Parts: sequence; C-alpha cells; structure tokens
Amino acid sequence: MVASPRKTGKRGAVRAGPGAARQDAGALRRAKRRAAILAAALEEFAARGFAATRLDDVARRARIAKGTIYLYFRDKESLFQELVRAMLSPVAGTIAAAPLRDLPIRAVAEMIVDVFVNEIYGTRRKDVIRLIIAEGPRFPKLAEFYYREVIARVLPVERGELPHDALARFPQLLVAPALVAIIWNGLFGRFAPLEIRDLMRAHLDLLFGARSAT
Amino acid sequence: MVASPRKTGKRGAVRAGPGAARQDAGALRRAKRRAAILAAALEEFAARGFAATRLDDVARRARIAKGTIYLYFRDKESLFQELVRAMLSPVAGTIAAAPLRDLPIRAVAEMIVDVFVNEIYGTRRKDVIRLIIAEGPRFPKLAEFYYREVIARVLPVERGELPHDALARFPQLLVAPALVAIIWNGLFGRFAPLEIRDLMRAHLDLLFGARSAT
Amino acid sequence: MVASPRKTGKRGAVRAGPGAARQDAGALRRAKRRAAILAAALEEFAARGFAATRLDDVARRARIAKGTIYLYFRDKESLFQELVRAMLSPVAGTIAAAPLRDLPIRAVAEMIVDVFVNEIYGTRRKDVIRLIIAEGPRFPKLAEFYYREVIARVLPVERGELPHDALARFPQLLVAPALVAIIWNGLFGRFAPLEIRDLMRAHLDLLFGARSAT
Amino acid sequence: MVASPRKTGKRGAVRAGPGAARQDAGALRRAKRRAAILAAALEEFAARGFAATRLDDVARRARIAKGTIYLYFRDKESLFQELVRAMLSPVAGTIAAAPLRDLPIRAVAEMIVDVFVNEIYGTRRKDVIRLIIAEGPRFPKLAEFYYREVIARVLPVERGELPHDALARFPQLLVAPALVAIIWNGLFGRFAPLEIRDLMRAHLDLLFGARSAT
DNA sequence: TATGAATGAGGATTCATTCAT
DNA sequence: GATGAATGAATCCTCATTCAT
Repeated sequence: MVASPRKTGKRGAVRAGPGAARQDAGALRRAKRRAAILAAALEEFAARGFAATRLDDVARRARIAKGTIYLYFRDKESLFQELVRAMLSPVAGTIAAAPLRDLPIRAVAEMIVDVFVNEIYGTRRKDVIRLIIAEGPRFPKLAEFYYREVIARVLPVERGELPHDALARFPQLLVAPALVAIIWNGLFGRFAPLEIRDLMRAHLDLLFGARSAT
Repeated sequence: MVASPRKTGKRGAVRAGPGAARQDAGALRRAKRRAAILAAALEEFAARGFAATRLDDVARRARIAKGTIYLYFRDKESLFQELVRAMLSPVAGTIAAAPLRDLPIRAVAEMIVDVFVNEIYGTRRKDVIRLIIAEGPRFPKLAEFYYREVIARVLPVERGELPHDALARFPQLLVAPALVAIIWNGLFGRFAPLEIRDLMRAHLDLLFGARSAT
Repeated sequence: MVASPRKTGKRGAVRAGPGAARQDAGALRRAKRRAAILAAALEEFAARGFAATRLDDVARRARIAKGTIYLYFRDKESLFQELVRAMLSPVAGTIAAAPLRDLPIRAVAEMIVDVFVNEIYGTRRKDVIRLIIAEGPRFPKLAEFYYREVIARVLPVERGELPHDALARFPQLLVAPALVAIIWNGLFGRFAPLEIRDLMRAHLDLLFGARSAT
Repeated sequence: MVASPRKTGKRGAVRAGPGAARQDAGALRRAKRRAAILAAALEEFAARGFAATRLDDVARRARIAKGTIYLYFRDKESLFQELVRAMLSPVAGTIAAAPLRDLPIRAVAEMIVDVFVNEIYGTRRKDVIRLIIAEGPRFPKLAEFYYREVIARVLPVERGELPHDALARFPQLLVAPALVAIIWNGLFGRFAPLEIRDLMRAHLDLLFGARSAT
C-alpha cells in the first residue's frame, strides 16, 4: 500500500486544485506505466512470439513487478491484443486521412507505398505485422480487428483511386512486395537483406513504367 | 540386425525371402507410422504454432501413444524441423527441374506462378510456409534451410530468365502476391477470401500486359 | 529494489526502520522456508536416494507447493548438493578449531572420535555421509567438495599429532570403525544394532592399550 | 523358475540321449545368457546405481534385446537382487571354509584380511559392496540377505578365534579399514588413491605390533 | 497501487514393462 | 525363445495467475 489516494472523497470532481492535480499526476503516472509495459511487451513478443514470451521477462524489461502487469491488463492474451491495437490504430488514420483525391495515379501509389515504408517498415510496427501473421490464426479477433481497423480502411482508398483494372480489383498487388520485404528480412535479413526502397521502386516501375529521376 | 533370419537356409542369398519380407514389412510399417506422426504434427502445428502445440495432441491425432513419437523423433523441435524439411524438400526440385530455357518470358513467369499456386497454395505446404514465417525468427536454422533449399534454388531460375530489369533484380516481385494470398487467406479467408488464381492473373497482366485468353 | 522505503525520510540513514524491519521479516521468512525445504529434502533423500526421491514429496513434506522449491533451488541436483554442503560445512570448522596442540595422544584421538560420534553419528549428518557414499560416484563435484571441505581439513590434524607411525601415515585408521558403524547401522541396525560408543572405546583400547576408567 | 520345460513328459528322467543333449545345449546357452545379463547389469548398476540404471543399457551391453531380460528376471529389482546374491554367495563359503583352527592369532587375522583384499577389493565385488551400502536402505531384504549370507557366516570365525577382548566383541574392527578403503577409493580414488595393502598392513601392525618381514 | 512470493496446472520427456511377430 | 516397437505412468520443471503484505 504505497501511495493510494484512498482518502480523496471526490473521485469524479472536476474542480481544479491539489486533489485534481494529484489525480492528474496519478493518471499520467498510470499512462506511463502502461506505455512501459506495452513497450516491453512489444520487445518480448516480437522476439519470441506469443506463447514463448514470459510475462516475467516483460515485467523485468518494464522494470516493474510481475503482478503489476495484472493491474493494467486482464491477462497475457489481453496484453497481446491491446499491444497490437495500440500499435496499429494510428496507422489507419494516417492513410485514410491522406489527401489523395486530385493527385495523379502514380503519385497516389507512391504515397501509399511511402506510408507503408515509413510508418510500418521503418518502425516497430513491422514486428507487429509479423506477429499478426504469426499468431493471427490463433487470435481470430485480432485478425478481424486488423482487417477492420487497418485493411478495410486502406483498401477503398486504393481501390477507388487506381484506374488500372487489375489494381482496382486487387489493391493488394500494390503493397504485396512491401509485405514480402518485411517477412523476408525477418527470416533472411541476417545473411541476405532485402532493400525495401529499391524493391518498391522497381515494383512501381514495373507497374507504371520506369521514370528518370526519383 | 532386425528380425534375424535364423531359419533361412541360404544366409547370404538373394535379398528376397521371409527375413527380407519381414524386414520390408517392418520398414513399411515404420515409414507409415512416421508419416502418420508427421501428418498429425502438421495439423497441430499449423493450427496452434510450435510452442502451443502439445505432443499429446499430436499423438492422439496419430492414434499412437505419447512415447511413440520419441521413437521417431528426438524431441518436439526435431519433429517440427523434420516436418518442414519433409514438406518443402520436394518443391525445390520441381521448380529447379522445370525446362525453362527456351520459353517466352511470360510463359516462364506463368509456369513459376503455376508451380507456386499448385504445389504450395493448393497443398498443405501453404501451412508450412505460414509456419516458417511465424516461427522462423525462433528457428534460425530452419530459416536458413528454407532459404538454402527452396529460395536459393528458385531465385536463379527467375533471375536468369527474366529480361525485365526490375524482375531480374528483384525476382521476389514475381511471387510476392502469391505469398500475400497465403497470408491473407490464413488471416481473413473466413470472411474475405482472396482468389489466388485471379489475383495472380491480374498480377501477370500488370507485369506483362493484358491478354485475351488464358 | 526490495520493499522500497519510500516513506522513510532518512534515505541513507541507519539500517533500522520499517523498511529494514520488513526486509528482515522477509529475509527471516525466506531463511525459514529454505531451511524447511532442506529439512524435508534430507528426509526424502536419506530415505530414497537421489534418483528415487520425488520433489513432489519433498514439497509435501515441507508443506509448500511444488513450484516453490524452484524459488529456492535451481533444480533437484542443486537442492541435493546444497543440502550436503549445508549439513557438512559446519563440521569441518569444529574439528579444525579444536585445541589439540598440547594434549596427550590418546586425548587427541578421543576428542576426534568424540566429535565424529557426537557431530555426525549423533545427528542427521550420518544420513548425509551415507548419501555421499551412495551418490558420490555420480556427483564427482560433491565428492570433491566433501574431500576438500571435510576430509582435507581433518586429515592434517590427525596426521600431525599422532606419533604412531601407522596412524600418521593412515589417519583413516582412527575413524574407520566409526564410519563402519554408520554403514552397519544403516543396513543392519534394525536387527543387529552396533553400539558405536562401545565400539570406539574398544577400538581406542586396541590402539593405545586398555584403560581402567573413562 | 522361469522357463519350465513344459513339453517334456519325464521330468526327473536321467536318461541321456538326443533330447537331453539338446536340453543341455539349451540350458548351457541359457546359463550363458543369464551370466551375460548379470555381467552387464553389474557394470551399469555399479556405474549409476539402481534407480539411474536403464535396462536398455543393460540389454545393449549384454548384446541382447531389452525384452529378453524379462525372460531371465522378473523385473529390474529382481535382476538387482539376484546380481548381488550371485556375486556374494561364493565369498561366504570361502571364508567359512578356511582352516583357521590351529593358526596363531595374527595369521588368522592376516588370512581374513587377505581374503577380503583379494576376494572383494581385488574384484568387481567391491562394487557390489558399494551397491549394498548405497541401496541397502531401500532394499531391506537385500541387506538381510547380505547379513545372513556373508556377515553372519564370517563373524563367528573372527569372534571365536580372536583372543583380544576388543576384537572378540567387535570383530568389525578387523575389517573396518578395508571397507573404508573401498569407499574411499570409490569417492576419492581419482585424486587421492588409498593403497589398501599398505593400509591393512599398518592396521595389523597397530593391532598386533609391528613385524620385521612381510 | 505495487510487490514478488507462492501456487499448481500443464506439458515435455524418460523408461520399466508388455506383447505381437 | 528372442525381439524391439509400443505403451503410458511417472516425474521434472515452467510459468500464468493469485494474494498477503
């Protein structure tokens, strides 16, 4: 029982003052802890997968006690799912919010590819993508969430904008190489790394024809 | 010395005879059991991943006792690795053996895609591919084996034959959509199935230009 | 960071205080548990030997859960080795510390014998000695430890003090009967007990000549 | 009685003939197998103790199949007990049969010591002694057998012949050092071997006074 | 709230014993 | 008899989860 604000009567009080301040401080502290746990969980899950990850290691990495995790997440599965959600939710917005209406086709494609490369491949999110691929079959809800929150919000953007019949019917064709790069580097990166930017440029060249400058 | 042929008069005689017969029967039985275990293991590993699979379930599915598995495989990890090897070894040969020399570019590409679709996507091997993607990071040797035995034997075929500069430099671009289809259907197949043949045809159309008939 | 003393004003202050108290309580509790496990392990190992002892039984006897043992000892082997060490370490000191310099020969011998009889035969340590004899060949490190920590520290005491040529060269001769008594009673004690004190008195009489009183 | 000759009508028949000859050949073969198993068991039990010995290893060492052991011994425990019996039964006779009546005391003692050194320490029987010490507490019947068949038959010999009061009351004192030598070398032989013959000579010198020649 | 000691269900692995051939 | 594949009970050890402090 270290610093419980048990004696504060007015829980939901809006009044600004020392009580609220302390509550805010508590909330902030709480949010930081939660973030620390999620960060640690990302490392461990990415390195070992769901089943082989020990909450003990997550706790140690987050510099908290094992039991504390259960104050922030119902259980291991919940931690995993919330991690995936927390990591992927922001991306969908980014893509959907892009002002693609009036750009030429290739520019749209390049933008989408750029977002993928920068926001996923260039961040820890690529590990989350790998996790979804790996654990998805065992977490149907997660796959559905991923589809609903990410895929389904990106697909119409591609579909609607791309005049090519093929790309319109199968927008997956646009980002497929990027996904393959993630997987490839995850498996063979150590001895046969694949340069995703070059790969994607070659891909776009194939789709739209080569260009002189970048 | 299995089933010593003590009653056989001609010791060093022809390999046929009751002893040899019994030996063959034993070997056959043994091979069948081994295959049954591998089949059961495939089901379980594919459904649950390496760590979450219980050898108990594998045994039950193979209709044998738990301990019997250990007569055929050193341990769980060994079973997993031999499963992957047994499933993938045949493919590499198939691809490398294809007579691609004198065919037109598109025909070569279509053949490669066909092999992928028929030999991997159309079989349980797609589950093995998923397993490698999922567990590869934790089984470096397996990833290396996969690269050496499958990828490295297929890459030169593509690379050497494909005149397009982009495809020559990044042969992954040819099969990337097929891989994505595997993953996609593994995750979203239940509610948003992706027709791989149509996908690949659209892909080839994008690469080489549309054609009238198939 | 055990029991962080956040409420304690004087951080670096004296070691006493609520934090220290709790820490002490924890340490005490921990030491007691450890001792309870060792005591239970002694019973079980002595009764069944290393291989046939089930940690389940050790746990039950110590009135703790199976897994708790692993909070105090790495594994079964470690528990066994630490048990032996914990039991024998004190003895060596006792013997080596005895003030033998100026006593007559027989007095020295009697003192050594007394220590053996009281500190080993008269305690659970005789079971440990039996364990070492039984399991030593399979635990070379344990045998070496025993030699180094116990035997090697006792030998010079005997050797240096005993004028008899034979006893000086083979100090084992002094305590051999005591060891035999341990083994004898372990094997035949139920139906043919051997009175170690009488045995050792007879032994000393043989070595130094009979005496009238004790 | 494992392999009763059920088909033989004339049980006690003395008639020699082809049947008997074949039976003898079978019996001989059978006896050899049994001996081979016992020899292999000795190696394994001596090296690993009862619980840690695998019948698989015994079979492999005896160059037979695992199941064959069960044609000669009821189970592992039975094999162990019969091994001990087979090894020790001969010794008792040797000692009891020695013509000790009219020899001088020291000669009797030396003879006993010699038998011990030659018949036990100098043979694999020392391993059996070690096994009894180690496993005796878990095999009460074995300890009793050992006491009855070996100890009890040797004790009166010593007791009756030795005039020394001490040795008469505690004949164990005569062979105690030899037993200690067995244990000592089993535990510390690798780095601090104990020369049993010198030890026993010193011991006899202590008991009876030094002598000039050997 | 936070801690981390304790719990005990769960799962990999071993090996004595059986039994069909 | 002899074999050795098959069995499954037994046991070590791990780790998610709980709970007293």
